[in-house]
Amino acid sequence: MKEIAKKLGVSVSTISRALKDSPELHPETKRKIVEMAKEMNYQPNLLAQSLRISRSKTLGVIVPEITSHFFASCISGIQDYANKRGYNVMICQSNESIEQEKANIRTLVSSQVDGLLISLSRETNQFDHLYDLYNREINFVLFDRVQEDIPVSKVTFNDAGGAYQVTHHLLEGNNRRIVYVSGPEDMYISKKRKEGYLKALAEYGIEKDPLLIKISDLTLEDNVRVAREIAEMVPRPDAVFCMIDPVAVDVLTEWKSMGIKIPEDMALAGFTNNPTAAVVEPPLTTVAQPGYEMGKLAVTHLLDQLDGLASEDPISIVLETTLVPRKSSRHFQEK
Amino acid sequence: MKEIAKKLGVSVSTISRALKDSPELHPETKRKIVEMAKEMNYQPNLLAQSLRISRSKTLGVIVPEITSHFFASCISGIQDYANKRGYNVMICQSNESIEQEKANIRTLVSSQVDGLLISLSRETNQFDHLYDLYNREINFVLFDRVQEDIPVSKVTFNDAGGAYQVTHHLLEGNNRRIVYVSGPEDMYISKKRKEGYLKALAEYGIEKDPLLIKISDLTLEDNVRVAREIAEMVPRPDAVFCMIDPVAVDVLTEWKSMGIKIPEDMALAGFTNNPTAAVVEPPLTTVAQPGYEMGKLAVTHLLDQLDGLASEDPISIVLETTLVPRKSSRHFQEK
DNA sequence: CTGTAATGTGCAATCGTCTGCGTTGGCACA
DNA sequence: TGTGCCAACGCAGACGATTGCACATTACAG
Repeated sequence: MKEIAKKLGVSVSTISRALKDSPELHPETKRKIVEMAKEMNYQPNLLAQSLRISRSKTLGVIVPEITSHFFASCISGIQDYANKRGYNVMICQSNESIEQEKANIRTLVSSQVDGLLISLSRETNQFDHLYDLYNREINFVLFDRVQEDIPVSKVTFNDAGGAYQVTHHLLEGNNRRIVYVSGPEDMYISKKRKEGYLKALAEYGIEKDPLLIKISDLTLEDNVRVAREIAEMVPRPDAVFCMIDPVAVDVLTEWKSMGIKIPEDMALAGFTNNPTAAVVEPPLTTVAQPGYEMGKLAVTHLLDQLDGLASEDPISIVLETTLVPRKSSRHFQEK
Repeated sequence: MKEIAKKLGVSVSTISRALKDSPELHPETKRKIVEMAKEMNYQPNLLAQSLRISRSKTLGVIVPEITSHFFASCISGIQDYANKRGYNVMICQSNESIEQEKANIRTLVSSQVDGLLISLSRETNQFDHLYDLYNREINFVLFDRVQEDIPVSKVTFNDAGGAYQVTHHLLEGNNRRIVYVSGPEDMYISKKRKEGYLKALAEYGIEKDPLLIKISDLTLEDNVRVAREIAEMVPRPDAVFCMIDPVAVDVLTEWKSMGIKIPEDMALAGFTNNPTAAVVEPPLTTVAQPGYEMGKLAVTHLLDQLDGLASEDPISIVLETTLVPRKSSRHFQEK
């Protein structure tokens, strides 16, 4: 702007007004300035603008890991809808570490983001950093991996509902002894999906059997361990429902190498509908979670809050999931 | 800072110096200020800092799509190594559109990023926007999908080498009529991988046969079309090498539904080593490209340039790929 | 020919942080 | 008492864009 001003012999204020199309400027001056600006390829310094108005038009996003297809979809939705409303997005990954999560929050806040979208790390079982944000009146929305008690808006899936659907589906296939492979117990989705699993069992008059609930730390090794333990159970279970697809894929791979046939020997189901679920052999029954949609809703609500379009009161948006029945559960026991 | 200054009855400059640990301050004053800053949970405004020093300590990244596992890995590497050196990262996706790519560049430049890491969209066949960056002396590095003529640093895979490896592997399996399924012809990787494919054929004294080079626009429909065309060729080819895994997976799925056996009827290979490649049935032979590593190298070089640790002259870093032989190519023709 | 309004521009302050230079006060020494 | 020096801190300007207010110029009415 300074350079344009010097070249045209006017003040910087005039330049600013011309580019803002202020009505109190001489049309001729305005024309010259706009022309010159284009010629010199002037691009406003967003930093300076943000500093002045104390709004950066930037949102911060924290996800456990970008390489997960589900979170990548969320990010994609967030990006698209943030851009549509003139916002930029800074993305961080916590790598499933609470310390990294805290560090991410610090840098994003320092960067003056106008709001945050957070999906909690696997490790996060203590929430001071979130309450801290809340007390400092920094806008944020939790999605997918949320903490229920914090009075902020949340976007989740009906995880219990999805787990109910898939368990119900397995029960209809005449499976009775159904294993639930859970992730770490304090994860939100571990709990919710267990709820749905148990509810479906209850409806069929099946009592909860603690032996049929397995816990994996979600690493490949632990998934394999669980797969073997299940295979060696006597009597062998009829079906297995894994909390997330990657676990189911690891189980499937291990079973295949052990010579166990799916779905003939045991039925199998996952959750999330990762791209891999469709292409493994046999294709994996799972529950679809529209990640892009989740990102879209989360960011839209956050922006509505920022722009005063939504009420201040936190809301909870619950997305429905869809059962995707595939061959891995096409297994009708005759009893 | 202003609030701290008021509470302690000193000037803002003193606060600034205390927090910068300036030696010309009374230790006692310094102690008090640091204490108070911690108590009030002071966090510096990075916008203001950036404005002052005209460096935002932020990098911009543009990838065709975040949901691709390969690009997600790159981003992950970029993130990790940028953070290690005190930089933040703003990520954009071009959605394979040149217009979106240009728009992304504009906003990132306006946001005063210190440098850019760009992987070109599928559509990008004209490069004014890149030359423009170059002329404005904005630092950027191209990775994976690059344009060769621009005098900036690039990080690529030895795409020709990888294609050579996989084609050679197929030839060793005694396949002779090998189809190459390419993406759009002006894509960098389409060309490079074709080079490697042809080189391997040449070494075996096989002449280039235009009929054996198929072009897909990489959509599911077009991949299916290509799969069918190949299946109906007379005589049927021995093997197919697809430019990227997703194409190979689509071909595989289509062939399976047509009753074609892999690798018995035809061998198949892809490129990239996507997670899906390992779990399809049969597992897909492919070429591994370490995306995380690529991101790491690209960002490290960019930061070295920015910090004056690397010479100004553009360099080209070429990463080697690794053949991942799997069952889909385990096919030894007896002729 | 003067007063007044309308029109078009410039000045200066602001956002939060940083830093060169100047100021203040205290002390030692001549 | 005067001079010089040093430690400790404040002032002011800068980064770039914006905007209320003041100012200058002109036109026009009285």
